[in-house]
Order: sequence, then structure tokens, then C-alpha cells
Amino acid sequence: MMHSEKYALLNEPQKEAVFHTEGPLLILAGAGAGKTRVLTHRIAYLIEEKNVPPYNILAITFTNKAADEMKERVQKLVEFGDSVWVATFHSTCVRILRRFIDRLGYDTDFTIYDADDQKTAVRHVVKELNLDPKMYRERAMVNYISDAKTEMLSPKDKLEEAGSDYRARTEAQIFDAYEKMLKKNNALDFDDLLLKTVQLFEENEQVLSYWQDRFRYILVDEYQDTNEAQFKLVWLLARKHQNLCVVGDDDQSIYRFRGADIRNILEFEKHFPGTKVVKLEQNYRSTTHILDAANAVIRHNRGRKEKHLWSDLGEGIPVHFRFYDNAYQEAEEVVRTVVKGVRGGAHYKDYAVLFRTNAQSRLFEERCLLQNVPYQIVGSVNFYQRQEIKDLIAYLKTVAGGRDDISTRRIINVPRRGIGDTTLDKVASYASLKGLSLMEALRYIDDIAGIERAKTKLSAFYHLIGKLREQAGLLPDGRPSGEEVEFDELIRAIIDETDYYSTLEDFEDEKKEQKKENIEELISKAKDFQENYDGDHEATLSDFLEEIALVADVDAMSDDDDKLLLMTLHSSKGLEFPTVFLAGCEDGLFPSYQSISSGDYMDVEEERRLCYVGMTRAKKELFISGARMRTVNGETRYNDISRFVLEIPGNMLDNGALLKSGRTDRTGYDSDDRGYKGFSFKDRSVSDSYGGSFGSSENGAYGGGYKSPSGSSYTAKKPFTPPKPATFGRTFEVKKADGLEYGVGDRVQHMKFGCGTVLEIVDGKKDFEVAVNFDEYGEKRMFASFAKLKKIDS
DNA sequence: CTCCTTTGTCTTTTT
DNA sequence: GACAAAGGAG
Repeated sequence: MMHSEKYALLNEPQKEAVFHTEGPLLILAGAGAGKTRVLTHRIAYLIEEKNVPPYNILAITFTNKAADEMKERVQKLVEFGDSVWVATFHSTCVRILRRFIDRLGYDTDFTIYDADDQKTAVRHVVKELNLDPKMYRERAMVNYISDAKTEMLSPKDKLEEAGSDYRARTEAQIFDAYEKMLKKNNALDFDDLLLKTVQLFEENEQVLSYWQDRFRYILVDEYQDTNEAQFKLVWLLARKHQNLCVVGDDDQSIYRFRGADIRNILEFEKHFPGTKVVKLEQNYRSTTHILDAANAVIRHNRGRKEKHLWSDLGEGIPVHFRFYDNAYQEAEEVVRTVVKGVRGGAHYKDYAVLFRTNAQSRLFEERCLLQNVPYQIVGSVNFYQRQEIKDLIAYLKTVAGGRDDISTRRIINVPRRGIGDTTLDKVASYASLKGLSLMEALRYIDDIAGIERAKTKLSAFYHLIGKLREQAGLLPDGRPSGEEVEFDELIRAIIDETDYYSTLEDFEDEKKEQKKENIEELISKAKDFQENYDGDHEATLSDFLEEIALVADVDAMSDDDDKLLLMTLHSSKGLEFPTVFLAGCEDGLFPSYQSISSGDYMDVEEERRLCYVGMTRAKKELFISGARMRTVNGETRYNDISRFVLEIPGNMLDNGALLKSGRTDRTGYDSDDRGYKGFSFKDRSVSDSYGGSFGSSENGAYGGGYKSPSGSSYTAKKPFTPPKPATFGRTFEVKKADGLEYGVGDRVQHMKFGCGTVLEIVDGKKDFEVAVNFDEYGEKRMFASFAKLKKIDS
């Protein structure tokens, strides 16, 4: 009544979902159907209309970003919205475990191991067991362990499962030793966070009951991506009150490879009898041309819930499709299309280029640099996984005084202190003999045999950490001294005391600067965290370490940056853009070769869902493209048009009639890998038909200017070299470069292209235009403000 | 113990 | 083609 206004803007099914508050509810929300809106309104409705204390509501998401967004929107929508528990699965678990994990025999100050630490742990274990690291690769073993954990199988289970199979038994033994190692280090990996919480609930009726009553109303976002452990967690929590609302779209489940089980959403009604199902099928994002094409693709999956996604945003622009002769050309045309759009009044941030693999970003990146297009690569290298950041965090962890040996090992010889593996192994074996951590063992350095030569070095390190602990407001053994510390100052102290910057000397100046910038970023993050901490106590070092352990990416894009976005399809989930480029649509790349040849049709189906996710990111315009020839992992490959593109009826594409030839010419990939790397001449007719730039005939007007090397290009086996961009008409009218630190004839350095000689500087209206002949990349023209050229001595 | 060369490896990856 | 890790020489 008094709140009805708030809910009046919802459509009928959305209202249904918001108002159905009691009992299990499954919301099948198609792409762009407003699911976040439903979730936030539902929370508001529970609080305002049903008088549910915000304290009793739990909303779980997968990403921090989604959690932050939801938090913000709930706060805007309803009073006391900020006391609703909105968090990711993992941070929810951490918060629960910090209070109760002692019941499972762990200390509540456990550390969290990321993928890197896991690898290190596996490496140590394999070595410890005297196994051949080539036979038991760390990457494979990490996957094995993670898979086992997601299925909630213990080392014992795996050993039984192995039977008499030697290899399987050994793997189970590695798993077992890995578990013991983590336990010894009081560490949990990401999978453990979920697993241990489930275990805690299963073994402690009272603890479970406490949380069940605490979270009387539970909402789960992206439910299609839950794995077994996450399902179990939700099931345990919701079992008592049954007020569980999950939102998801089976067509957007793209994390099967990480253990997500699509059956969780498909069989939700089985797990929760009496479930009400609401379908949200009106799409508020895309025009029908885009939606129809996406529907045409996803229709080819079996075992999905039938949906009729529709939109009243009008037909819009037909989906574009181009198949280029090579990947360079594809990148060039994509960037050129963006440039044209921006000239026509659009912003760079209106565009996103999506691709299957991170490696593909490089071509677009180079092209952007070349054409002075500001760009941002989203989520390729996680900030907190960068070497220098991990080093400093390892120092922080060691200083903070956990028993995390992996961190100690990481930094004990960084910078070089002359402490090598042999020494370390001796300390480690002494430590394990006495049940101590590495740091603790160093206290008894005189008792350790056979390390005479390194003894002074080790004790110097020990005292260094002791000194840092003092500065961190800790006593030498790690207990708090009551003294307050500024995090940023502590990190600076670590850098100074250890002379950390000396480790950066090996890197090129450009890289060195980058690393220093990253470190500054970390310092300001730390400061920021401490100043804005909203817990019920002063922020401790452990609080900070925990925060960053669970954060994936700090350099999340902000809306006010006007940049072209480059990202993988996976990172694009949940986002939307006026114009989307779906690049690299080639059989063997997307869908990937592995998924095609695995023999499991579910693998290709997952990629198809990925395709669907990508296509439905577009609001107004969708460009699909691919390239016949591209180098992957150093070898040249010739690919056909992606099967996903062929699944779109020709009349839905702007030049779809051409697809027909593609369809008939396609060689059978499903049976084997024949013809995958090889090139079949049958295909040539297809390729020749597809050249040309996106929606433009004035090829060559900007930058590039080469035409498809039609036909003849396939006879040559020589590797393709990117064509030199045509230069703008030369004027030879050399202007004096006031405002620039370099002039014609000077040697300069560019972040991407290395060293070169300045050929020409043209004073444009807004910027200097510089032509440089690079030693390795040849002649390039660029705007001075973007190029950031540095003068070097020649 | 460290530095340099060689070898092998490569999807996606919210935490 | 790029990067990390292992192996060998100083």
C-alpha cells in the first residue's frame, strides 16, 4: 500500500517473484530480464512489508562485484538495508569459519591459499613423496584435488575409488599428503572454505541450528553455477525454514569446468518439494535481432529448460558477421569500426570486444595502441597474483605470525640472502620433527644440524622479521603488543628494511616502474582498508589479509573511464554494452578444440552457453567475426567458421546467405581431429566470400589499407607478418617539438614497440602526431599523448 | 648458491 | 611466441 509505488514498476512475473516470500522459489531469469532488480526488491519487500529483520536475510553471490552492487542497490531501496548479509559464498564461509572452525581442530586465524599457493603445496608434496613431478604434474594435481573437493570426496574416498590402480592410488596419496600439509600450515584453500563449512554444519547440530535461525530468508544469485558443496551448504542452511529463493539461468551456466553442476538448477524442484517456479522472460536489454540470433544458437543445446525470451525494444540492427583471412585483419577491422563509431559520436566505453581465450587480447591490444584507441583489458592478470604483490603479502603473512610456511619460504630468500633450498630443507625437516612452523624453528637455530654456513644468514632473517613484527605492533612471537600500526607504513617498512626494491633491478625500466606502481597501489589499498574498515573493532592485519585473499580483481573497470573494453567471454557475464564484438568465432577456437574432441557433448554445450552469454551482452549492435588463419601457441592454424555461427539462420545475419557454402564445405570435426590443423582446399571458396570491413566499403581509409590476399595466400606456407600500416601523407614539414622531450632524429622507447628513431613530428590541432621507425616493428604513427614515448640515449 | 640455458607447457577460472 | 621450471656449470 504505502510501498506499492516501489513495486509498481515491476512486470507481472517479477512481482510474483517478489511477493512470494514463504517457501522455496525458483526464478528462471533469462539474460537481461532484471534478476538483480527482483532480488533487491524482494529483500526490500521482506523488510518493509513482511517485517523480517534485515539481520535474518542472507543474499549470496559468486563475485564480490555482484555482492557490492547488490549491497548498494538494497541500501538505496530500503532502510536498514545495510544490515542484510550480502556476500559471496566464500566470504560467507570465511565469516562462519572464523567463529567456529576450532570445532574442526583448526585455529580460527587460518590462512587462505590461492591457486598459486596450492601449486607450491603440491610441488612440495610430490617432492616429499619422492615422486616424479613429470608424472604427477602440479597443474593436473591441483585440478584433481579441486575436483575431488568439489565432489566432496576425501583422500580416503579417492583411495577406495582407486582400487588397485597404481596411478590412481598415488594420486590419492598426493591428495592425502596435500591435505596434511595444509592442516599443518593451518591453511585452507578456496574449496576448503566451502567444504569445511559444510563439514562444520554436518557435525555440529547446534552450530547449524544457530545459522539456520539466523538466516531465515536466503537468496542465491547465479544458482546455475553452484557446485556440489555450494548446493549442500545452501541446502543445509535452508532446510529448516525452507525460505530459499534461487535465481539463475541454465543457459548461462559456464563454469562446469570448475565443478558447477547444472543439475542443481534443473532439479531444484526435486530437492525442494513444493517449489514455486517463476520465469522471467522479458528481456530489457537487447533488440530482437540480437535476441533471436542468440536464441537460435542456444536452441541447439539439449537438456535445458525451454524459454521464450522476448523483448519489446524493436528489431534493431541485424547481427553482423564477417570472416577474415587472418586474425590481424579481424583485429584491425574491429578497432576500425570502434574508431568510426567514436567519430560518429559514440564513446569508447560503449564497445566491448569479447573472446574465448586471454591470449587473443594481444592482437586487439596492439591494434588499439597503433590506432590510439584507449582500451582496458578486464581481469587478465589478477592484481593480487602479481609477483611483487604476492611477495609483499607473503611478508605481511609471515610478519602477522601465522604458521604459513609457504609464505615464509616464498620470501626467505627474496631479496637474495644466500639461503638456498638445501638449507631450507634442513630447517624444514627440523621443524616438522618438532612440530613447529619454519619461523618458529628459526628460534632454535643452534639445534639444527648441518647449516653452519647459513646460520648467520638465517638468524639475520629471523631478527629482521622480529623487528618488523615490532613495527607491526606485535611481540616477537606474534602476539599483539597493543601498539597501533598504520598498514601503509608497515608495508613501507617492509620494503625499506628488506631492501625489496633491489629485487626489481633485473627488470627493464618499464616493467620496474609498473611494479613500483603496483606496490604503491597495494599501499594505498591497505591504507584505504584501514581507514574505512566498518567492523566492530579496529582493523587488524589479519582482517586486511583476509580481505585481499578473497578479492579477485581490484582494477575493476569504472564507468567514468572512457575506454574500449577487452575481455574473455567468462568475464563478460553480468555485463552489458551497447555494442559487442564477438571475436574469434572459429571452430577449434570457439568452440575450443578440446571441447570438440573430448567426446563429451556437454563440453561443446558449455561453450555454446558461453556463446549465448556473449551474444546477449549486446544491447543494440552485435558484430560476430572470425578469422581463417591465426597463430595459436606459436603455430599457424586454419580454421572454419564456428559451428555456433552456422547455427544462426542466414536471414538473421547481414550477409548470412554466404553461410550456406560454409555449411556444405565444412569437414567433419565431430568424429576425429582430421583436418583440424591441416588445410582443405574445399574451404577456399568460403573464405573468399567473406572479406571486407564491418559495415563499410571504404576499406583503407584509416590506417590499414590492404585488401584480402584472396586465394593466393593459402599456397604459401610462410608465416604471415602483419601488414605495415599505411602512413598519412608525409609533409616533411618538420616542426619544432616544443612540449615534447624528443625531436626528429632522436632515439625513443615505446612500451610495446621498443626502441626506434623519430622520423617526423606533426603538430596536430590537439596533439602532436609522431612517426617513429621502430627497430623491430617498423614504421608507426601515433599521437604523442597516448604513445608516451621516452627519449633514450643512443 | 646462483646464474644461465634448455625444456616443456599451453582453455575458460567469479573465489 | 611467452613463460616458468628444471638442470647444469661456475
